[in-house]
Amino acid sequence: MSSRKCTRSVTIKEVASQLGVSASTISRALARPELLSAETRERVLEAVDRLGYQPNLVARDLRLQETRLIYVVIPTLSPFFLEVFRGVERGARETGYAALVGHTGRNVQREQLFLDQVASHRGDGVILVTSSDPAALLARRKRMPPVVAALEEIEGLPAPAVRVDHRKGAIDATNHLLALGHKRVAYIGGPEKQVIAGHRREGFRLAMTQAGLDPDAYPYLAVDYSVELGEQAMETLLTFHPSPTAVFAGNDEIAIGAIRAIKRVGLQAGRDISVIGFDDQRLASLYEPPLTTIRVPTEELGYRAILMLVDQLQGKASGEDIVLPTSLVIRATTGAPKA
Amino acid sequence: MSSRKCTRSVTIKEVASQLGVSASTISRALARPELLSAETRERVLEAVDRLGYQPNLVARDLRLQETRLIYVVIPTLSPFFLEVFRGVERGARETGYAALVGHTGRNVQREQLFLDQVASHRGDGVILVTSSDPAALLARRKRMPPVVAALEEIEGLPAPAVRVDHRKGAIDATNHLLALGHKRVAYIGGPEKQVIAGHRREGFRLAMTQAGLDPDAYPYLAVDYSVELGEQAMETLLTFHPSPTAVFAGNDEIAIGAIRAIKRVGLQAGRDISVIGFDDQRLASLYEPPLTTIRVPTEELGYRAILMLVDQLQGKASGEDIVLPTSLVIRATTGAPKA
DNA sequence: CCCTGCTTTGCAAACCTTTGCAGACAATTC
DNA sequence: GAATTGTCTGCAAAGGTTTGCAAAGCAGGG
Repeated sequence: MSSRKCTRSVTIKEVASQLGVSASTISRALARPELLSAETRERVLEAVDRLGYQPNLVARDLRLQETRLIYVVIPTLSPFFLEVFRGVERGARETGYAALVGHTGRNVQREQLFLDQVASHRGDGVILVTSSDPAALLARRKRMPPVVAALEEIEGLPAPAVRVDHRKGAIDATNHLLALGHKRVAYIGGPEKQVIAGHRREGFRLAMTQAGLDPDAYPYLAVDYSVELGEQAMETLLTFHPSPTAVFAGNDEIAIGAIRAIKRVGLQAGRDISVIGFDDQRLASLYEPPLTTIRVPTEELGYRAILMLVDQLQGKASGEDIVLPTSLVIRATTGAPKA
Repeated sequence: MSSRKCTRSVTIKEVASQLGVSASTISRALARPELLSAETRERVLEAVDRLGYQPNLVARDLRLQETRLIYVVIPTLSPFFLEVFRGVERGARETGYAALVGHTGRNVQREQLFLDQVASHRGDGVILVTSSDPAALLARRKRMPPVVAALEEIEGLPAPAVRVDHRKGAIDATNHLLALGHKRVAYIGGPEKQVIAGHRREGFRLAMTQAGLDPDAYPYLAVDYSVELGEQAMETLLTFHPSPTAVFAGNDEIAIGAIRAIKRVGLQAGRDISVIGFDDQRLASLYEPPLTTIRVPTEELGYRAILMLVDQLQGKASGEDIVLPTSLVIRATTGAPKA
């Protein structure tokens, strides 16, 4: 197993002394080859190849004060955020950066950890996809690395955002249900403290009030974004008399949970009770029945976020937020209420 | 917007000169506080806090030749790999490392990119979750960073693996179908060149042959791991006469695609045609009907992988592969063939 | 033959830490 | 009072690059 052992990597000095030139020459052969005579260049490149020399990136980072590395910090490893990341990656490739994912599990300490990493120059910038606790993020922090918020602005954080108008999306969703003729509409929301969840709820309340309906006819159930919890919440709602004829769920996973609960009591989503989700995750179109939802342009969100971050890194930041449009995707889980 | 500007971060020297002590003292106050007198320690820590000093990690990495950072390289940002990553993260936390995700999209160049990053000391080690092209990975490479393979050993790579026995899992799956009485069984496989897909297919063929059945009664359809492609493959199989009474799919997503195709022609999975998947992804239990499948202990896989990697980094590598067991999870999509 | 300017290369500083070694000083012991 | 021990702090080197500046070598023009 001796081949398994990791040989110490060869340094620029070793290559240099092998050839009897200085380290600068090696460095230039790789970075600015046009500065060298054709002959030296040849010799150096040959030796580099032969010895398998790879510059020590840590040393280079230290010297150049730049890594061309972007951290993408996400709360959950869910398909939803992966879509966002896909967009980031595309933009990163185009601009010569590499992107790495940091996962926080909605834990502020871990969020801090990744910000620290970048503040300490292990990366050039951060794309922060929702913060669980913006206040805590800012509190103990003297120096802020370059940050762009994706999906939602982060309150109090002096960072530009690429986001969607969650409030408007929620209004559209609610209006869709109202237009179908529903009067008894309930909302199952995302985690109570989350900014996004807040905005979505606001939209719901606004649309209901505007239509002359009471947004608080049913209790406000705030659950985490999961199928299981959505299912439980819907069970609760079904115990009411009269029970709602339509439900607006804080995201697609909650919506699917709700549909499961509806199925379990022998009813059918879309016919007996309408359900609308949010995000248009992959799951939404795959599910049976396919879910009516509000589409969020996740991939685009990530793409625009990294472009904005790179602009900022290169000093041409506009500082303006970008707001992308959401759209209503009507599938099979919404319909007119039963007479 | 002046607050948005990124102030240059404060260095150890600046703190030192502020206090009229040497840089060493600052460094020690943070790393080995017991070496300092109580008074100096106090003063230093106060100043560190006041100035918001954070050590430059790049400089430290260079000095210590260690980052305590692990790269987890995965081919696809699918929920499946995220499960693996979850395990890695748990192990990382326990051992004082941090884990970052690198995503390759099955692109060998990007795989190289991340290996290079670690070979160049931006990370201490790599957990490689399947490689699309192991040969290419080794070809131009003089120095290999510490690597542990997860999910499947990587052919030719001198790295230990934490894996499952895909062949045995496939045998179990096939035998389950055979035990139910099926004779006309088809296999829809994963990407042709993938090692894992190969092993699973092998298992299928072995079990069929052992039962005296022809594994090639239906053509071998190799498709990428996606619902859409699984659906297409199943459509093809349904054109055969007689068509198969049971299908073993290379993974859960393909299986769900197959079920969709079955539904579309008015049949019911489990009653008319049996379908079994592989992996036991979250989707499998959530789907309607819930999917019979082979469970792969994904989270555990990641957990054991990082522990093994950390052992290796600390020089107590055993070099032995770890093989975790798979198990058959019977849900609703398999049953006896119709008379 | 000298001066100028160009090409090619090397020197050395800088990036920011950490740590072995040694020095300074105080306290203890004989 | 001298020697010894121990505690605390500073000096300087090392880690591997990149790059501004300067020097060397050479050609060409006067």
